[in-house]
Amino acid sequence: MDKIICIAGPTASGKTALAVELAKLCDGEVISCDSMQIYRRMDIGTAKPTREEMQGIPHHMLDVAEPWEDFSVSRYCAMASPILEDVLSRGKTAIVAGGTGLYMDHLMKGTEFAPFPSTGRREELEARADREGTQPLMDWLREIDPTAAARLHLSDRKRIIRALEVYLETGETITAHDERTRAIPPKYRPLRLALGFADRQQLYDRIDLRVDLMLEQGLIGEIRALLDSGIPPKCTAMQAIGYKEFVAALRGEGTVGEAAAQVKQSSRHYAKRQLTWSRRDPDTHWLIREPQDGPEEILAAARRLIQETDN
RNA sequence: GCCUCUGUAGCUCAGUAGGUAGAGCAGCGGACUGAAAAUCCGCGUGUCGUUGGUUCGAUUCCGACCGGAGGCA
Repeated sequence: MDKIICIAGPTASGKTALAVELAKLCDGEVISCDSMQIYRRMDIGTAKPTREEMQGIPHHMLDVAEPWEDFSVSRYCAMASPILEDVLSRGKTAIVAGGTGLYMDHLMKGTEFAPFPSTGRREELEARADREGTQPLMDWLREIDPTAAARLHLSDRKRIIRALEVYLETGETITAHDERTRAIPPKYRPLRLALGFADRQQLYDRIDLRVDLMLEQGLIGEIRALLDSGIPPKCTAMQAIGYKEFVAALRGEGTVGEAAAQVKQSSRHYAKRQLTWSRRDPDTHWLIREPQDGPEEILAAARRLIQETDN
Protein backbone atom coordinates (compact mmCIF):
# COMPACT_ATOMS: atom_id res chain seq x y z
CA MET A 1 0.00 0.00 0.00
CA ASP A 2 1.22 3.48 -0.89
CA LYS A 3 1.74 5.97 1.87
CA ILE A 4 -1.45 7.75 0.98
CA ILE A 5 -4.41 8.39 3.24
CA CYS A 6 -7.58 9.74 1.64
CA ILE A 7 -10.09 11.60 3.76
CA ALA A 8 -13.51 11.98 2.19
CA GLY A 9 -16.83 12.95 3.72
CA PRO A 10 -19.52 15.58 3.54
CA THR A 11 -19.03 19.28 3.99
CA ALA A 12 -18.59 20.41 7.61
CA SER A 13 -17.71 16.92 8.80
CA GLY A 14 -14.23 17.75 10.06
CA LYS A 15 -11.99 16.64 7.20
CA THR A 16 -9.62 19.59 7.49
CA ALA A 17 -8.89 19.08 11.18
CA LEU A 18 -8.48 15.32 10.83
CA ALA A 19 -6.10 15.78 7.91
CA VAL A 20 -3.81 17.97 9.98
CA GLU A 21 -3.86 15.60 12.94
CA LEU A 22 -3.04 12.61 10.75
CA ALA A 23 -0.29 14.56 9.02
CA LYS A 24 1.28 15.29 12.39
CA LEU A 25 0.98 11.65 13.30
CA CYS A 26 2.36 10.15 10.10
CA ASP A 27 4.91 12.72 8.98
CA GLY A 28 2.54 13.82 6.28
CA GLU A 29 1.67 16.65 3.96
CA VAL A 30 -1.86 17.54 2.97
CA ILE A 31 -3.03 17.60 -0.62
CA SER A 32 -6.36 19.34 -0.77
CA CYS A 33 -8.98 17.80 -2.97
CA ASP A 34 -11.56 20.51 -3.24
CA SER A 35 -12.90 22.05 -6.41
CA MET A 36 -13.44 25.47 -4.83
CA GLN A 37 -10.58 25.87 -2.40
CA ILE A 38 -8.30 25.95 -5.43
CA TYR A 39 -9.43 29.53 -6.02
CA ARG A 40 -7.49 32.39 -4.54
CA ARG A 41 -9.34 34.97 -2.44
CA MET A 42 -12.24 32.61 -1.85
CA ASP A 43 -11.37 31.76 1.72
CA ILE A 44 -14.30 32.19 4.06
CA GLY A 45 -17.03 30.70 1.90
CA THR A 46 -14.98 27.64 0.94
CA ALA A 47 -13.92 27.06 4.55
CA LYS A 48 -10.33 27.02 3.39
CA PRO A 49 -7.97 26.05 6.20
CA THR A 50 -6.31 29.07 7.80
CA ARG A 51 -2.59 29.31 8.59
CA GLU A 52 -3.50 28.60 12.18
CA GLU A 53 -5.54 25.51 11.35
CA MET A 54 -2.71 24.14 9.21
CA GLN A 55 -0.41 24.10 12.26
CA GLY A 56 2.67 24.24 10.12
CA ILE A 57 1.74 21.24 8.03
CA PRO A 58 2.38 21.87 4.31
CA HIS A 59 -0.86 22.10 2.32
CA HIS A 60 -0.95 21.72 -1.45
CA MET A 61 -3.53 22.52 -4.10
CA LEU A 62 -4.96 25.53 -2.32
CA ASP A 63 -4.98 28.92 -4.09
CA VAL A 64 -3.76 27.53 -7.38
CA ALA A 65 -6.22 29.33 -9.67
CA GLU A 66 -7.88 32.68 -10.14
CA PRO A 67 -11.64 32.79 -9.65
CA TRP A 68 -12.32 33.68 -13.27
CA GLU A 69 -10.46 30.63 -14.56
CA ASP A 70 -12.24 27.50 -15.66
CA PHE A 71 -11.07 24.50 -13.76
CA SER A 72 -11.70 20.80 -14.22
CA VAL A 73 -10.91 17.32 -12.93
CA SER A 74 -8.33 16.93 -15.61
CA ARG A 75 -6.60 20.12 -14.68
CA TYR A 76 -6.73 19.18 -11.05
CA CYS A 77 -5.09 15.83 -11.72
CA ALA A 78 -2.48 17.38 -13.97
CA MET A 79 -1.44 19.73 -11.18
CA ALA A 80 -1.87 17.46 -8.19
CA SER A 81 -0.28 14.35 -9.62
CA PRO A 82 3.32 15.67 -9.74
CA ILE A 83 2.86 17.14 -6.28
CA LEU A 84 1.70 13.79 -4.97
CA GLU A 85 4.71 12.10 -6.57
CA ASP A 86 7.01 14.63 -5.00
CA VAL A 87 5.54 14.19 -1.53
CA LEU A 88 5.89 10.41 -1.78
CA SER A 89 9.41 10.62 -3.21
CA ARG A 90 10.49 12.55 -0.12
CA GLY A 91 9.26 9.66 1.99
CA LYS A 92 6.33 11.57 3.39
CA THR A 93 2.76 10.40 3.81
CA ALA A 94 0.31 12.10 1.48
CA ILE A 95 -2.96 13.06 3.14
CA VAL A 96 -5.41 13.61 0.30
CA ALA A 97 -8.35 15.36 1.90
CA GLY A 98 -11.38 17.10 0.54
CA GLY A 99 -14.99 16.97 -0.48
CA THR A 100 -14.69 16.65 -4.23
CA GLY A 101 -15.00 12.91 -4.73
CA LEU A 102 -14.57 13.09 -8.47
CA TYR A 103 -11.19 14.76 -8.13
CA MET A 104 -10.04 12.39 -5.43
CA ASP A 105 -11.00 9.23 -7.28
CA HIS A 106 -9.34 10.24 -10.50
CA LEU A 107 -6.18 11.40 -8.79
CA MET A 108 -5.93 7.97 -7.21
CA LYS A 109 -6.79 6.11 -10.40
CA GLY A 110 -4.51 8.17 -12.57
CA THR A 111 -7.25 8.44 -15.16
CA GLU A 112 -6.38 9.75 -18.59
CA PHE A 113 -9.16 12.03 -19.76
CA ALA A 114 -10.45 12.48 -23.25
CA PRO A 115 -9.11 15.72 -24.70
CA PHE A 116 -10.95 18.96 -24.35
CA PRO A 117 -12.84 19.96 -27.49
CA SER A 118 -11.32 22.51 -29.80
CA THR A 119 -12.57 26.02 -29.45
CA GLY A 120 -16.14 26.63 -30.37
CA ARG A 121 -17.28 23.04 -30.48
CA ARG A 122 -18.97 23.00 -27.11
CA GLU A 123 -20.49 26.40 -27.79
CA GLU A 124 -21.98 25.09 -31.02
CA LEU A 125 -23.57 22.17 -29.24
CA GLU A 126 -24.83 24.41 -26.46
CA ALA A 127 -26.34 26.79 -28.96
CA ARG A 128 -28.06 23.96 -30.74
CA ALA A 129 -29.46 22.65 -27.47
CA ASP A 130 -30.75 26.15 -26.73
CA ARG A 131 -32.48 26.35 -30.09
CA GLU A 132 -33.84 22.85 -30.56
CA GLY A 133 -33.69 21.23 -27.15
CA THR A 134 -31.80 18.07 -26.25
CA GLN A 135 -33.89 15.65 -28.31
CA PRO A 136 -32.02 16.13 -31.63
CA LEU A 137 -28.68 15.85 -29.81
CA MET A 138 -29.88 12.70 -28.13
CA ASP A 139 -31.01 11.24 -31.48
CA TRP A 140 -27.62 12.03 -32.93
CA LEU A 141 -25.86 10.44 -29.97
CA ARG A 142 -27.99 7.32 -30.35
CA GLU A 143 -26.59 6.85 -33.85
CA ILE A 144 -22.94 7.12 -32.87
CA ASP A 145 -23.05 5.72 -29.32
CA PRO A 146 -26.28 3.90 -28.47
CA THR A 147 -24.91 2.73 -25.11
CA ALA A 148 -24.31 6.26 -23.91
CA ALA A 149 -27.66 7.38 -25.28
CA ALA A 150 -29.41 4.63 -23.35
CA ARG A 151 -27.56 5.46 -20.17
CA LEU A 152 -28.15 9.22 -20.24
CA HIS A 153 -31.40 10.91 -19.46
CA LEU A 154 -32.84 13.38 -21.94
CA SER A 155 -32.61 16.12 -19.32
CA ASP A 156 -28.95 15.54 -18.65
CA ARG A 157 -27.89 18.06 -21.22
CA LYS A 158 -24.40 18.46 -19.82
CA ARG A 159 -23.48 14.81 -20.31
CA ILE A 160 -25.19 14.51 -23.69
CA ILE A 161 -23.08 17.37 -24.95
CA ARG A 162 -19.95 15.94 -23.39
CA ALA A 163 -20.57 12.55 -25.00
CA LEU A 164 -20.96 14.18 -28.39
CA GLU A 165 -17.93 16.39 -28.13
CA VAL A 166 -15.67 13.51 -27.09
CA TYR A 167 -16.69 11.61 -30.20
CA LEU A 168 -16.43 14.60 -32.51
CA GLU A 169 -13.02 15.43 -31.13
CA THR A 170 -11.40 12.01 -30.96
CA GLY A 171 -13.45 9.71 -33.15
CA GLU A 172 -13.78 7.40 -30.14
CA THR A 173 -17.12 7.21 -28.39
CA ILE A 174 -17.24 8.15 -24.74
CA THR A 175 -18.43 4.64 -23.97
CA ALA A 176 -15.36 3.12 -25.61
CA HIS A 177 -13.11 5.65 -23.95
CA ASP A 178 -14.55 4.97 -20.52
CA GLU A 179 -14.32 1.23 -20.92
CA ARG A 180 -10.73 1.43 -22.05
CA THR A 181 -9.59 3.74 -19.24
CA ARG A 182 -11.57 1.86 -16.62
CA ALA A 183 -9.66 -1.28 -17.48
CA ILE A 184 -6.36 0.37 -16.57
CA PRO A 185 -5.47 -0.60 -13.00
CA PRO A 186 -5.51 2.24 -10.47
CA LYS A 187 -2.25 4.05 -10.03
CA TYR A 188 -2.33 4.20 -6.22
CA ARG A 189 -3.62 2.04 -3.39
CA PRO A 190 -4.50 4.52 -0.66
CA LEU A 191 -6.08 3.94 2.72
CA ARG A 192 -9.47 5.43 2.20
CA LEU A 193 -11.32 7.03 5.10
CA ALA A 194 -14.68 8.74 5.06
CA LEU A 195 -16.33 10.74 7.81
CA GLY A 196 -19.94 10.02 8.59
CA PHE A 197 -22.53 10.77 11.24
CA ALA A 198 -24.74 8.27 13.01
CA ASP A 199 -27.31 11.05 13.27
CA ARG A 200 -27.80 12.93 10.01
CA GLN A 201 -29.39 15.83 11.87
CA GLN A 202 -26.14 16.39 13.74
CA LEU A 203 -24.37 16.96 10.44
CA TYR A 204 -27.09 19.33 9.29
CA ASP A 205 -26.82 21.29 12.53
CA ARG A 206 -23.08 21.64 11.98
CA ILE A 207 -23.73 22.93 8.47
CA ASP A 208 -26.17 25.56 9.75
CA LEU A 209 -23.73 26.64 12.40
CA ARG A 210 -20.92 26.93 9.92
CA VAL A 211 -22.90 29.13 7.54
CA ASP A 212 -23.72 31.51 10.38
CA LEU A 213 -20.06 31.53 11.32
CA MET A 214 -19.02 32.36 7.75
CA LEU A 215 -21.29 35.40 7.80
CA GLU A 216 -19.79 36.52 11.10
CA GLN A 217 -16.34 36.13 9.62
CA GLY A 218 -17.24 38.50 6.81
CA LEU A 219 -18.31 36.33 3.89
CA ILE A 220 -20.39 39.13 2.39
CA GLY A 221 -17.35 41.41 2.39
CA GLU A 222 -15.28 38.72 0.71
CA ILE A 223 -17.86 38.31 -2.04
CA ARG A 224 -18.21 42.04 -2.52
CA ALA A 225 -14.45 42.35 -2.92
CA LEU A 226 -14.43 39.59 -5.53
CA LEU A 227 -17.19 41.24 -7.53
CA ASP A 228 -15.57 44.65 -7.21
CA SER A 229 -12.34 43.24 -8.60
CA GLY A 230 -14.23 42.39 -11.77
CA ILE A 231 -14.88 38.68 -11.38
CA PRO A 232 -17.77 37.70 -13.62
CA PRO A 233 -20.74 36.71 -11.45
CA LYS A 234 -21.45 33.81 -13.82
CA CYS A 235 -18.05 32.08 -13.68
CA THR A 236 -17.58 28.61 -12.24
CA ALA A 237 -16.12 29.89 -9.01
CA MET A 238 -19.19 31.99 -8.36
CA GLN A 239 -21.36 28.91 -8.70
CA ALA A 240 -20.00 27.72 -5.38
CA ILE A 241 -22.51 27.24 -2.62
CA GLY A 242 -22.28 30.22 -0.32
CA TYR A 243 -21.30 32.49 -3.18
CA LYS A 244 -24.00 32.24 -5.82
CA GLU A 245 -26.75 32.80 -3.26
CA PHE A 246 -25.19 35.92 -1.77
CA VAL A 247 -24.25 37.26 -5.20
CA ALA A 248 -27.96 37.11 -6.01
CA ALA A 249 -28.82 38.83 -2.73
CA LEU A 250 -26.31 41.59 -3.41
CA ARG A 251 -28.00 42.12 -6.75
CA GLY A 252 -31.21 42.73 -4.88
CA GLU A 253 -32.78 39.33 -5.46
CA GLY A 254 -33.96 38.59 -1.95
CA THR A 255 -32.52 39.40 1.45
CA VAL A 256 -29.27 38.23 2.96
CA GLY A 257 -31.28 36.24 5.47
CA GLU A 258 -33.10 34.38 2.72
CA ALA A 259 -29.82 33.75 0.95
CA ALA A 260 -28.31 32.34 4.13
CA ALA A 261 -31.23 29.94 4.46
CA GLN A 262 -30.71 28.93 0.85
CA VAL A 263 -27.01 28.32 1.45
CA LYS A 264 -27.82 26.01 4.35
CA GLN A 265 -30.33 24.18 2.20
CA SER A 266 -27.94 23.75 -0.73
CA SER A 267 -25.21 22.61 1.62
CA ARG A 268 -27.47 19.87 3.01
CA HIS A 269 -28.22 18.65 -0.50
CA TYR A 270 -24.54 18.78 -1.33
CA ALA A 271 -23.60 16.85 1.81
CA LYS A 272 -26.07 14.15 0.82
CA ARG A 273 -24.55 13.83 -2.63
CA GLN A 274 -21.10 13.55 -1.10
CA LEU A 275 -22.27 10.74 1.15
CA THR A 276 -23.77 8.94 -1.83
CA TRP A 277 -20.51 9.30 -3.70
CA SER A 278 -18.41 7.80 -0.91
CA ARG A 279 -20.83 4.97 -0.23
CA ARG A 280 -20.30 3.33 -3.56
CA ASP A 281 -16.63 2.69 -2.92
CA PRO A 282 -16.31 -0.70 -1.18
CA ASP A 283 -12.75 0.01 0.00
CA THR A 284 -13.72 3.02 2.09
CA HIS A 285 -13.46 2.73 5.85
CA TRP A 286 -16.17 4.78 7.48
CA LEU A 287 -15.47 6.73 10.61
CA ILE A 288 -18.96 7.10 11.97
CA ARG A 289 -19.37 9.76 14.56
CA GLU A 290 -21.84 9.04 17.34
CA PRO A 291 -23.68 12.00 18.86
CA GLN A 292 -21.54 11.95 22.01
CA ASP A 293 -18.22 11.69 20.12
CA GLY A 294 -15.75 14.52 19.85
CA PRO A 295 -12.93 14.87 17.31
CA GLU A 296 -10.67 12.78 19.60
CA GLU A 297 -12.79 9.65 19.14
CA ILE A 298 -12.62 10.00 15.38
CA LEU A 299 -8.89 10.60 15.46
CA ALA A 300 -8.42 7.53 17.65
CA ALA A 301 -10.49 5.43 15.25
CA ALA A 302 -8.47 6.67 12.31
CA ARG A 303 -5.29 5.85 14.17
CA ARG A 304 -6.39 2.28 14.79
CA LEU A 305 -7.15 1.82 11.11
CA ILE A 306 -3.76 3.15 10.11
CA GLN A 307 -2.00 0.77 12.51
CA GLU A 308 -4.02 -2.19 11.25
CA THR A 309 -3.11 -1.52 7.65
CA ASP A 310 0.55 -1.00 8.52
CA ASN A 311 0.84 -4.56 9.73
C1' G B 1 -70.87 37.47 23.10
C1' C B 2 -72.63 36.93 17.94
C1' C B 3 -71.39 36.15 12.69
C1' U B 4 -68.14 34.54 8.72
C1' C B 5 -63.97 31.92 7.05
C1' U B 6 -60.55 28.06 8.29
C1' G B 7 -58.24 23.18 10.26
C1' U B 8 -55.77 17.47 4.83
C1' A B 9 -47.99 14.98 4.56
C1' G B 10 -42.53 18.10 8.34
C1' C B 11 -44.18 23.19 5.61
C1' U B 12 -47.51 25.80 1.87
C1' C B 13 -51.80 24.20 -0.20
C1' A B 14 -55.15 21.19 -3.86
C1' G B 15 -59.05 17.55 -3.84
C1' U B 16 -63.01 13.97 -3.18
C1' A B 17 -71.06 16.21 -6.61
C1' G B 18 -69.98 10.23 -0.02
C1' G B 19 -66.32 4.61 -1.96
C1' U B 20 -60.03 6.24 3.37
C1' A B 21 -56.36 11.42 -0.90
C1' G B 22 -52.10 14.48 -4.32
C1' A B 23 -48.86 18.63 -5.86
C1' G B 24 -44.63 21.91 -4.81
C1' C B 25 -40.96 22.44 -1.16
C1' A B 26 -38.50 19.68 2.80
C1' G B 27 -36.84 14.60 3.64
C1' C B 28 -34.86 9.82 1.82
C1' G B 29 -32.31 6.73 -2.01
C1' G B 30 -29.38 6.66 -6.52
C1' A B 31 -26.23 8.08 -10.88
C1' C B 32 -21.69 10.53 -11.91
C1' U B 33 -14.64 9.74 -16.49
C1' G B 34 -12.26 17.56 -18.63
C1' A B 35 -18.35 22.62 -15.32
C1' A B 36 -18.64 18.08 -9.89
C1' A B 37 -19.98 23.19 -4.26
C1' A B 38 -21.85 21.21 -11.19
C1' U B 39 -25.52 18.15 -13.68
C1' C B 40 -29.29 14.51 -13.57
C1' C B 41 -32.80 10.36 -12.00
C1' G B 42 -36.15 7.85 -8.54
C1' C B 43 -39.32 7.43 -3.89
C1' G B 44 -45.38 9.97 -0.76
C1' U B 45 -43.76 9.38 4.52
C1' G B 46 -51.19 10.90 6.24
C1' U B 47 -55.90 8.43 12.98
C1' C B 48 -57.97 14.32 6.23
C1' G B 49 -58.66 18.93 14.23
C1' U B 50 -61.84 16.02 18.05
C1' U B 51 -66.45 13.83 18.95
C1' G B 52 -71.48 12.45 17.94
C1' G B 53 -75.25 11.86 13.95
C1' U B 54 -77.18 10.51 8.92
C1' U B 55 -75.51 6.43 5.65
C1' C B 56 -74.10 -0.17 3.48
C1' G B 57 -69.97 3.29 3.71
C1' A B 58 -67.99 9.99 6.09
C1' U B 59 -61.90 13.25 5.11
C1' U B 60 -66.30 14.85 2.18
C1' C B 61 -73.10 15.99 4.48
C1' C B 62 -75.31 17.75 9.52
C1' G B 63 -74.53 19.03 14.92
C1' A B 64 -71.45 20.02 19.05
C1' C B 65 -66.72 20.94 20.88
C1' C B 66 -61.42 22.48 20.47
C1' G B 67 -57.45 25.43 17.71
C1' G B 68 -56.48 29.60 14.14
C1' A B 69 -57.87 34.14 11.14
C1' G B 70 -61.17 38.07 10.26
C1' G B 71 -65.73 40.94 10.95
C1' C B 72 -69.78 43.04 14.06
C1' A B 73 -70.54 44.76 18.69
